Amino acid sequence: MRSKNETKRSKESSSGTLADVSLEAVGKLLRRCNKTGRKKFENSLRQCDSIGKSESGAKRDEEDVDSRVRGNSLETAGGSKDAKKKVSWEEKVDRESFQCSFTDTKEELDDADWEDGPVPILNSVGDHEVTIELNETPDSTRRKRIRRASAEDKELAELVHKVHLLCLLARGRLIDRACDDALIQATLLSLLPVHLLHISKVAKPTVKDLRPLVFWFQNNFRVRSTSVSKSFYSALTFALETHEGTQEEIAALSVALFRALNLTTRFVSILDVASLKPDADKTEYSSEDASRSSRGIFSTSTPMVARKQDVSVSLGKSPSCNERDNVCGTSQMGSCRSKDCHPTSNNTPPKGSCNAYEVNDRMLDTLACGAHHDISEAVLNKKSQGLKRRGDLEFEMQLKMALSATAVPTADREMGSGVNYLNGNENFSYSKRMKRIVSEESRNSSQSISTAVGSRKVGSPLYWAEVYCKGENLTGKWVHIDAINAIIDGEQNVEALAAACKTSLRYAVAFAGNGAKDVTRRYCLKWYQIASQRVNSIWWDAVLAPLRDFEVTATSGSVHLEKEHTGSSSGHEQAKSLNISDRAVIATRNSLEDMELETKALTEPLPTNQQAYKNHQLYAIEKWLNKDQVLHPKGPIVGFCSGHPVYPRTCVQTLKTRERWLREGLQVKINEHPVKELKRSSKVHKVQDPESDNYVGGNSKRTIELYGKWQLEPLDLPHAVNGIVPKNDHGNVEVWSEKCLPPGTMHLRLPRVFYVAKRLEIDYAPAMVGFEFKNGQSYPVFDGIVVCAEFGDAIVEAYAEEEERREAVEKKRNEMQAISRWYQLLSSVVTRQRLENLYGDSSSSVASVSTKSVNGKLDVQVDGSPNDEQSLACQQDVHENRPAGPSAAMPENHEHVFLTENQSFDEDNLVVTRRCHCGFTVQVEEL
DNA sequence: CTGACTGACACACCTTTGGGGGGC
DNA sequence: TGCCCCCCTTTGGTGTGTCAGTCA
Repeated sequence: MRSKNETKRSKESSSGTLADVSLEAVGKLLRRCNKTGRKKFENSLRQCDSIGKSESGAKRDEEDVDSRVRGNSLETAGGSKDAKKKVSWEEKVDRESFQCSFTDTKEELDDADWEDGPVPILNSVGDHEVTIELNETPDSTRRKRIRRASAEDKELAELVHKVHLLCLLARGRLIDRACDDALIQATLLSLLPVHLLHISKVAKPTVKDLRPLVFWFQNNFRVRSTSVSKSFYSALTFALETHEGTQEEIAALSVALFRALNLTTRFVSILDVASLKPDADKTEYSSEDASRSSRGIFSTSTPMVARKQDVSVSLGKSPSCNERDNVCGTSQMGSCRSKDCHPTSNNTPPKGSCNAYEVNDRMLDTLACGAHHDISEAVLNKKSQGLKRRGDLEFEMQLKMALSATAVPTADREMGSGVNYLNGNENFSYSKRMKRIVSEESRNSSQSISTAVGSRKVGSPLYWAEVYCKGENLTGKWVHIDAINAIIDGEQNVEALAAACKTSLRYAVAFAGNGAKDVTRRYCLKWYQIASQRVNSIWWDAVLAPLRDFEVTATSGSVHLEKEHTGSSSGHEQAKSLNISDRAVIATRNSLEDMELETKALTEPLPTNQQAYKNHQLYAIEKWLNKDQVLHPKGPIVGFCSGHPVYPRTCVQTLKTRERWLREGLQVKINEHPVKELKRSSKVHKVQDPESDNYVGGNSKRTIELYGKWQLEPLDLPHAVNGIVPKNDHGNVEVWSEKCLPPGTMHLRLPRVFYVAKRLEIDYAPAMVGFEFKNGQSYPVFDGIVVCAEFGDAIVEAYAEEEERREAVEKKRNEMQAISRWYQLLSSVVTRQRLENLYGDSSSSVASVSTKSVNGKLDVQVDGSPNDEQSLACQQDVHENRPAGPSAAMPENHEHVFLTENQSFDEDNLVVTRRCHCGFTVQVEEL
């Protein structure tokens, strides 16, 4: 259950890497999330308990509940029969309804109506275990309430989404930095055949130039299911050494190779973050193992930390249990280069190959490759016969779909174009591979491939490269290169492929030079589908803004590199030597890409379903407009959807009432009629017309009149004349903004300024700046005054004087108050001393000591600090505690003197004891 | 299977110009 | 006596977004 997974995660995340720190941070969030759920769960259980108690009297405490919630071993039998009953009851409940998924349990418990049906549980007799039948009845399904996500859930989901995004951004930068590593790049270059090195000298590389390189790469590097090291850099070097790595590592190697060849390259990653909507992920995986559902957000996406054990263990159970760790799915199917499949491959087997990963790889390769299709079929058949779980069936379909999505478009394009991309000495036959894939595809199709999308995110394209090909188009172009699957310039297929693998292409981010840029628009054809799944664009832009600068700088540096081909000079020197024309090129390149992405955004195809138009950024259907929206002008019609004309969103105008426009400093033109009239609510009727019996439909309006922007003109308020501020019916001025001020007046937002205006006998009006809604009523909120502009300076000047005077008075008052309080304090000190002398001492004789009330003068020094002694002379009745002997000798009007050397300080009680030589002591608490 | 439609639910927004009593 | 400040009490209707279910 949850706690076990958490423990496991915390154990794994002990290395302190960025990923681990991120994981931990997100873990906290999740714990907070689960805590909320747990509270409800506990409440539900308590309700449960109360039922149990009422019927059996079994005693349970909260710890019991906690122990159950934590999924620890169930409470063992107590000594009594009741206790035993309780255990069986719990076991049964655990089995029946609290199975596996904590969140599911919470849902069920929340939804259960505990009051309606008392569960006949604990009324059995004897030692027999009690069985609870929780059969679904038609009533229960009818009464089943759907728990909707609350605002808190949504906020939490958004928080998780943002944290996850930041983590993945950081991860992307980490990979990008590793791709710049000189050693890795040099190693890659050393592996590259000589004939492929020429590409670094091509001034304007094109897609055609890159093809041999990409296929050489794909032929020499294969995808493995899991990473072997926690450090990405070491994992990358290991992948380089073994020619095997995760999808992420292989993609990174391809980027490093392109960069080594002086190609301007970005590492692109789909940030497959946790959903912005609460419970969306849970729903998505509802059919999967419950253990997986509680694994946290990182399980749905790019693994931040390799989970070796998860893989090996999960594979034992099901070949599909680890979605992203077994990421080789499609990729390996697409590339399909296990040694069995490719005897001609020059892959070197990984060191220490006899391990879990090797087994995983082999299993998945076996599953994926046509050569072993029978085996996979047998495995799948066995599974479907044995378990018949929906998730397994879906996974089976998923594999097929992913395969088709990867293979077919590439095959079509490559075969259709008839380009022979291979050099003569390449012994790998791409067409053969494609044939095999296609043949497998046909076999699969015979098994009634359902288009139902599965629940597994296996094999989705998550990482690729973007190479800037100056030879493409006239101006150059960023070209998508998926070296893992040898897909070049296939940007239009990425979305479909990802969708087939249940990965939503919400964020595609390109990394370069330690920076990043959102390039989702390039790969997303249906923006309207993902727009609502993305985080607030203002926040996202703010996050990316500094990273974009880095990215621009990095890709601009490469411009110079391409131009000059000065391989010997360092990047830094090159950057320094950038001249103005280069910068122009850079600006053009960046702006061109921005334009390209913007154009894509503006040329989105029309959605085919009506609901998509509801919040579509570009198009609108009249039917789906809000009540305060109209089409103006009503045209042009850009298309039709289900018979409804589609208009550009720019035609949609928002209407407002006169009063609302007034707040924006606009007023409705004379003779303009309302565009739309809405019915007022009944409550407004009452407010406006409390004596409804007398209502004759006169001035009071039963409709809300709405006006459009085109019916407005700038506000024309009455001018201030002869120093008189024009006021409204309520005797004030509504100051919603500066535009609402009558001409010739000014707003003075100063506290108590009205007093000054009144004193100077200047006309003013309270400035009403808004309303406060309390007790079902709204009250105006005032802030400062509105006066004629000519009196502004005079008032401000007088106000300053007034404030000075007021502050002086205030200061004097404070001082007086301080003196008064000191007096009170010292009085109480003296009183306390007197009482202590009277009653405080332990010996009874003290009480009998004769005390003498004198009207003495007390000089008390109070230590603020040793150097700053404050003395106060207080006339005070003092009860002195005189020791029997010397006191008698003291004169009647003795004046106590407390010398510093005679005082002592009690550190525990912070009490200073001062002593007069006469024996009189006074205790003062240190403040 | 998809999309249109409907009902239910959660939540945000809108509403829009006090009055009495006590202290100073 | 007049002014100022605090406290009283704590809406509810409507629109919108979202989701699930049903039906064509």
